[in-house]
Amino acid sequence: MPELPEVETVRRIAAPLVIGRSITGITMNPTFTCVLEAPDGMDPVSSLIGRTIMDVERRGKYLLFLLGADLWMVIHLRMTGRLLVVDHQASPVRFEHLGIALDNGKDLRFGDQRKFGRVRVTLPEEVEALSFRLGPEPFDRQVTGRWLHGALERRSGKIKAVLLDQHLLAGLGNIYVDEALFRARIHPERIARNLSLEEATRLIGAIRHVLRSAIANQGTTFSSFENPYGEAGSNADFLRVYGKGRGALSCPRCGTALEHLVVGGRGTTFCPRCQLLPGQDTSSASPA
DNA sequence: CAATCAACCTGGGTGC
DNA sequence: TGCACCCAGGTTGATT
Repeated sequence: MPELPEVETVRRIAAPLVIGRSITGITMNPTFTCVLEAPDGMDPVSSLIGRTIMDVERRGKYLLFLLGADLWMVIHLRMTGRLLVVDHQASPVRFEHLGIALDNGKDLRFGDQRKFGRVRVTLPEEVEALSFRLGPEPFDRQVTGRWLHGALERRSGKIKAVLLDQHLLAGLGNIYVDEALFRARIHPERIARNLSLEEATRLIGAIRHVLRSAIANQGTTFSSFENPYGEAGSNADFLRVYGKGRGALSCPRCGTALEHLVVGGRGTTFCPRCQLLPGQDTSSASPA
């Protein structure tokens, strides 16, 4: 599931391969006609042809290709999208929807098993609006424990659901929310506004830690994620709770059996001992 | 305004 | 071995 670290991995690898290259052709798989979008009245294919890729940026889980002063291409991988860089002669990648031929004999290929991903050719004001409605990047200087504590003040939902809301903070998904809450020892069903300043500070530190580690490991490949070379990321080997709550696996910190819940409509794994809910009996939480 | 939840998809896994 | 489910989740949009 591409979250911030996976999208950043794609950006870092793709950028040097495509920046400065011009788009010479577009191929679309007729089976998947809905993937390439543009504003009303704009033809996405003719808008792309001849454009030079000036930069590749990331905002939250969105990849932003700058195509001159007045045009962008925005890609969202959603759950199973992949963006690969291959030779122009290479056969279609698995579930290929779209191919973008470049003037150096390489192609950018977009593939998506589940048709949720999107490629949108768009105008600068639309990209500004997109960025405006997203929360800040977790690594922004303004994002401190005090900032998070203030941002959570008006939120009465569960902390896990609030962290999945891209309007609050951009880039977190199910994997890294579970990992960060575990690291910060905060129960996923805690009411957001009840977190103390100390807890919010711990949480933002944990978020940054899990994201930084995952980027260093080139992302988590749980099922389908691949970088633009078609390689898996290694971060799945370092996950401490995500995906481990259904097999009677134990907490890597205290050995208690991990538990599985649905929070915010998403599968959630946590340690019931390390991540206590206030009001729960804490007398059994003696050191392991 | 904020919270909740269904809908969108389909390969892979499970249970019988 | 076959088959009918069920599950995974990022985002949007409807509803409360």
